[in-house]
Amino acid sequence: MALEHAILGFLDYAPMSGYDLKKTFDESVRHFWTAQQSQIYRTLKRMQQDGWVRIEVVKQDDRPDRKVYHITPTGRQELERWLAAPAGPELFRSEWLVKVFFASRLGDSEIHAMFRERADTLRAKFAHLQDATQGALDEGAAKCGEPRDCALWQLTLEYGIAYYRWELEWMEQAMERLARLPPGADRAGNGENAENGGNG
Amino acid sequence: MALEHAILGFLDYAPMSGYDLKKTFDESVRHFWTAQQSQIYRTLKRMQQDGWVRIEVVKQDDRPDRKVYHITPTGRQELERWLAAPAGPELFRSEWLVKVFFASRLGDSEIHAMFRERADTLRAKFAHLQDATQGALDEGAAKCGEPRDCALWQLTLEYGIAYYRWELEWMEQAMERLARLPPGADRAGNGENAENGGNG
DNA sequence: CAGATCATGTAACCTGTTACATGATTTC
DNA sequence: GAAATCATGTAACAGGTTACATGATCTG
Repeated sequence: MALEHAILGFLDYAPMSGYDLKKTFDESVRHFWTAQQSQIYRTLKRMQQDGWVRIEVVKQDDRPDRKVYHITPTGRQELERWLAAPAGPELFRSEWLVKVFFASRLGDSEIHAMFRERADTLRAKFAHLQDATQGALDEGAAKCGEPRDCALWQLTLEYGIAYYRWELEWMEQAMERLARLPPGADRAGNGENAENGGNG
Repeated sequence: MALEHAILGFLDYAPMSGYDLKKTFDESVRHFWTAQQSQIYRTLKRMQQDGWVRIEVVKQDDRPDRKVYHITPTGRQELERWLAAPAGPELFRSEWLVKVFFASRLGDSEIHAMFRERADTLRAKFAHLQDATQGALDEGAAKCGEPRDCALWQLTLEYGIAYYRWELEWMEQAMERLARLPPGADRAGNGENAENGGNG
């Protein structure tokens, strides 16, 4: 499981609260690893029990106290062990592709709409990555100033950017091919395909 | 949730047992939607309670009885409703990218090994998709013979193939860039980076 | 005065994974 | 004789999502 190790990685740069961690996740690795706030708190609890982190309570007068988590030597050791171990399989799940797979009973116009909607979503995510995430990484880089870190952060960001660029290109190609999609045979309860010539 | 709808989609082509469904998933949509055997049985149970499928028990002398699941009119209606609705967000999680993000404390040689290992994994998955999945889809196409279905199945397969092709290209580019990775500053407990020039 | 931000979490639920249980037949 | 295939599942656990709970300050 990578969540606890990603947390170790971030805490190794700087001690943080659970709240800070959530923001950090969303600003840096969101496009390949997400974490819910509740998940982060639950995991920090376990990590503290395992001795990977220790808590420093920082009192504040006006706001609720902060619990600042620090990585421990044991935690740092675990981070290094994990880094050197082979990575687990990646997870990809696309409801959109499942719909494309079973889309034959839809009419051509509906299928086209499906693709256009998907392209819009991709463009929005692409823009967010280029603007928000790039901005946040630049800020982080300016603060920490370690060129080796920056280069690797930038590499994972560019993976995302290149991915969306590729997928948008693929969408265009696919939509051209859709124009030559064979018409469907009649199915009970679906008059949608009549416009495409029917089966006859 | 797409699992129950993917099941509806498959049962709409032909009635099947839970065991058959698992094989069908693995041979066709595995690269964008996986399902465990136990998950399929659990979901079929719920779908039967909801009236989306009905069970036909087929007795066999030599082997255990088969439970063949048929889609019901209610199920077919639900399938159509789902198909026309907008798709939920896709899910992507890559432990490998998390490791790249935090890899700066590793030495250059270890980082290179990480990339080479990843490329090997990608090549293996790519080969499986081209051979096994393409073979299974061709068989399915030969059996059902609906060109509209085939064209869409093929499209989702080619998405996978194009994806791996893109990712392997990206890996090559990234490895070239890695050759110019800035050296790391010394960190406590890690002598690994000394070979790269240290922080003078 | 409403909504965002800061800051903590818990509870319930759903999904996904792994292991276990059974037992016959077919293949190496 | 061992392992794979056919065929059904259950149980326990891990991981991820959503909703709820609290309460201050800051911004529009």
